[in-house]
Amino acid sequence: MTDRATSVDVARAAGVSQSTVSRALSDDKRISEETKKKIRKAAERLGYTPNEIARSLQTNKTNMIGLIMADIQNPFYPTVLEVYTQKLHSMGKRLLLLSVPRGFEVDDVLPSMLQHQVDGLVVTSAVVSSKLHKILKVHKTRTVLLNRSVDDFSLNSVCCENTTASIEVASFLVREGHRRMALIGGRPDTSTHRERHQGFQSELNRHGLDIVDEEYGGNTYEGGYQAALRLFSKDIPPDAIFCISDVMALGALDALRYELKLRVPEDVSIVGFDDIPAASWPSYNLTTVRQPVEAMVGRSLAILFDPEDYPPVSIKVPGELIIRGSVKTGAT
Amino acid sequence: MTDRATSVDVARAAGVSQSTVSRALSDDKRISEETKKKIRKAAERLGYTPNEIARSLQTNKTNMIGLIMADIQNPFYPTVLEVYTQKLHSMGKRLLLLSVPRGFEVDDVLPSMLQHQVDGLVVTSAVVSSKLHKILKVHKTRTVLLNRSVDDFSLNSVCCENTTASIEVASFLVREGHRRMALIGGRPDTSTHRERHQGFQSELNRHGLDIVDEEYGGNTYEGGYQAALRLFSKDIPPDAIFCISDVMALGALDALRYELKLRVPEDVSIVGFDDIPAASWPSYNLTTVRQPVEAMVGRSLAILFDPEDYPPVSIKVPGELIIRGSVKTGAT
DNA sequence: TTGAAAGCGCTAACAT
DNA sequence: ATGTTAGCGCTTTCAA
Repeated sequence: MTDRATSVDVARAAGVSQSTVSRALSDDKRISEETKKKIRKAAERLGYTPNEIARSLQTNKTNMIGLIMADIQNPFYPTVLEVYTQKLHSMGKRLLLLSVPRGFEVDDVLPSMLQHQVDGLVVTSAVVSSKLHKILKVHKTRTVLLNRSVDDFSLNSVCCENTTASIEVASFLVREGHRRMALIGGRPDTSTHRERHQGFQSELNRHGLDIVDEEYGGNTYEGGYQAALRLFSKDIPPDAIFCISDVMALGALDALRYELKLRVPEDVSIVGFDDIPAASWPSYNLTTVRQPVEAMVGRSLAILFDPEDYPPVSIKVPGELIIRGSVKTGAT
Repeated sequence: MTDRATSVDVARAAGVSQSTVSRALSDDKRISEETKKKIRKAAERLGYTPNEIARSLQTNKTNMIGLIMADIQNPFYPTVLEVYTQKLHSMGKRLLLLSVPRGFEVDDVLPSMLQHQVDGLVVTSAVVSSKLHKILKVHKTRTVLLNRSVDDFSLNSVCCENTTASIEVASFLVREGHRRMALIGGRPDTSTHRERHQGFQSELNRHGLDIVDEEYGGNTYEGGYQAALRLFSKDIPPDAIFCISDVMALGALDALRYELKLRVPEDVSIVGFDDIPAASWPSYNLTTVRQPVEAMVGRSLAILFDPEDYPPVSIKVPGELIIRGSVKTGAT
């Protein structure tokens, strides 16, 4: 096997010019069917495939979009990833994936992505630092945050309607007779956390209640487990826990059942957020808020590729409260 | 914001030639410190970043490796993905990710990856068709299969020592007094399935036993759930089930406990394969074989990047039986 | 120690 | 309907 064939090789083999090859293979209307056929045959015979890199250099488009994912171990993200790769593939585009190692920030890995000249960039579940902000401003790469937003609307973002959904959770818990609500947050410095916290709290307030206790679990199973333990090491335990993400809810649930020997939902109610696959497994049967992944991913790609020159937009897609068995009902 | 700065802009700004800029920024020893400093300053001021695409075209190296993943929803893969992105990032390389949509085969998405001129290719958990084989032969892109192998050694592969590990599982079950062993497979047409099946069976045979029943679960939770149900719809149920992957084991476990009201391990023992995070959660507490992801990924990258001109190799990395609570012990 | 110039494999404007 | 030519932004001889 010698070197990869180029369009020049095909041209030679077909007895035409190189530009004719280029046109024929992109199905230019001006090339006769006859020549096209000849060229296609030659290309096939030589195993020729266009070199995307050369094409990119010329067209200034790589057909790659970058995805920076900070929290790949959260079971919520495989679905996100799959939806992205598939939607992109059907658009003839590819996904350049970067995950942010523990202990690093997005800013640390971003430059390498930008050098590859991605046509667009999606940043998900990351803390948006001011440095990140700056880098993104200098490079003109179109960017959208998924599952994060920034207060000043300086960056495109697509999120679930966190506030509304959390209000619904609070309202549901109150309606079902809960009074001592605790919250297990992820990271206090993320917009998702702030919005879910705020929505939850405001609705409790409306009912003359408040969040009685609060812990952080870093959006991991283990973190949720430990946070639940801490919640119950205090004087008066909560009668319901709102976990800002499903993984933490699973950890909390297991801590309560297996370590503290409490029953869910008889002794404590738990609500999650995301609706990851495990939430519906009978071992957990978790009441939670479903994030509309398809829609969110779709909107984010629309922002990146739509011709209109969007000013930064902040899109909120409604979530859906999925009632399963982890909340005690009927009490009053 | 005008267009992105190029090395020509930097050259002009620093009052040197473009080639000097190129050399200075790659820290060529022949350029004086003085000039380097001047150039670096200019580059910084203009927000210049080298264009990887142009560089790739010239050097014939993209610093991207492609990963084709057929089964991204299997909880085993997020870890694989994370290990890849991080190892690659520390090598100054990037990951181009493609997932294979349901109903498609690897061959359908492969060409798009090859056009992007990836420096190497990892294909994981895929059925290796003869068409795939052919494509890979024509393009000289170095390829390695992860978690799959081919019988004729025509493709590099890195796998867990499936046979040995499955022998150990069988031996363990027999030792603990089980006699009626069933198996829940993934897909019969994969090497992983064949190896695990074969190892398990051969060891049972050595003890005068055999696999009493067999079902397939397609490596999904739901598939494992249904497969377990099928296993128990027959006359004489098994007293132990070896599930070829953890997700299926979780599904099987839930089916047994919640649908059939059986106790695990008192009534039935279950063993999985992979050691996904959920396997260690107290709700499942699954005895399983741990796949050494770090090592496997490391070996696969070594094959892609090592200077030696490997002939196709088939590397087997040992797994480790992790004994938890899903197997009844002590009986004889 | 630096500069000039060629060329990687394409696309696209400009001939014809 | 097809060919010629000029780049895209780099790296890398070859000269000086």
